[in-house]
Amino acid sequence: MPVKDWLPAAVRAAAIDRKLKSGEALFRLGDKTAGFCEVLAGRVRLTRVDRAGHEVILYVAGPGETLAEASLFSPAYHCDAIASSDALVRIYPKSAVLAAFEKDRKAAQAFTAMLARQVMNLRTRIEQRNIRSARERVRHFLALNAGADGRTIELDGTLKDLAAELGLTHEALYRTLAELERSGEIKRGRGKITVLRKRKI
Amino acid sequence: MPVKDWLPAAVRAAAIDRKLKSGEALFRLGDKTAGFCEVLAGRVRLTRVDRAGHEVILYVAGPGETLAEASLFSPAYHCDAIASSDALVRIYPKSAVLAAFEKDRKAAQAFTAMLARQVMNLRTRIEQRNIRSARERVRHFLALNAGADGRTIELDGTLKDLAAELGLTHEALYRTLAELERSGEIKRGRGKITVLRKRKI
DNA sequence: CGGCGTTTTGAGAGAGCTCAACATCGGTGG
DNA sequence: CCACCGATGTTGAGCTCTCTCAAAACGCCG
Repeated sequence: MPVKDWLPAAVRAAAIDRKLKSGEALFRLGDKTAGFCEVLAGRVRLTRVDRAGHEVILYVAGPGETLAEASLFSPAYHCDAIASSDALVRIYPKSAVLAAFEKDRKAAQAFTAMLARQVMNLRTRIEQRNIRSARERVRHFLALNAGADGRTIELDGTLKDLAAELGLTHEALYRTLAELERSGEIKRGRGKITVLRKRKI
Repeated sequence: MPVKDWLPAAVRAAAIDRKLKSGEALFRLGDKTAGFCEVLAGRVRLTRVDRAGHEVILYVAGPGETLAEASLFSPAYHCDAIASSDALVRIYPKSAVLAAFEKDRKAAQAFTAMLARQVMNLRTRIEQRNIRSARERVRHFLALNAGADGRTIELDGTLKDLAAELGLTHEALYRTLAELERSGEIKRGRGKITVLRKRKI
């Protein structure tokens, strides 16, 4: 769900871009909240540091993903945000966002609806992670991401990216796809997968 | 995050309780949306059915959890909701909820803030599932759920429940906790765990 | 006491991870 | 045009780890 689709143009116009070197902090726990962010390039990790000084990872945001939406409703950040690689982020100032929501009820509702959809998607992804078997996990993904015809799945990124999204090593994913293709269950094309026939459990 | 904390009393007063037999549908894909639900007892699963007629599970909601928040912004449900056991659900009528949000800006904001926090929590849980090792996953949980002293973790349910939340079999969790205790890293008490010393990864 | 669910521990097997080598593709520069 | 390079894609072999199945101890409650 691209930011474009749910954030008013007025707010987007007020955005500030910021470049981060790998290891540089976007914000730290306790900092006054500036707004929420969209990662344009690179990776930014949200972390907390435990008593022993170890970093505990909460979330890793990649290109196109947003972070710190909850900061809109909090005076201070609740974790650290550190660039895991050189990164480019776009900051949507809290004041501009809240002002827009105050003025335009539709905009506020679009934001809420986006969050509700995101909750739904995240729950589904967790459900997917409950599936142990690589084959079943891939089938789950294929069933949920089939296009209009119910048989064709368009792949956006690389298979490596998909492996990460599925929580598998890329080797395991390659092997599983190869198996499914050998057994005649799927057919692979450039950037897409076609489901030919369904399994017998 | 109990419903009580973010839903106005006026809306809660308009709620309708409904009993479901195991296997009974709360709603079906395409049904006109009635509102969002809270599961009071039992389990309700959200599913879709793929081309081959197989049920694909999106989410399983247990007691205290809510579902179909996104239905507030959609004219029809996008999946099926089926009771996996005898269940009791509370339905918050869409009209009452939206009316309350329309009238009371604070209520709408509380709802949005709750969703933003939930997104945060779900992302963290997914991050946890990315950890393969049972030991590291348990450590991650302990680090994130430590109380004010940073060393004591209160356990709400049984260890079996915790195992399910962590995505481990209960045997694996028992063994891991036993190992951690043997090695002196943690100490277990009735319904709580105390972290004694940390380990270097 | 007897029954039920949780907690524990054991042994074994399977599945995915790790490490490693190699193929393939796309872009770059000589 | 071709050699080179890096990232993606692919396959192989071994191993660790968790899951599965099994059995028993423990705790709670009627």
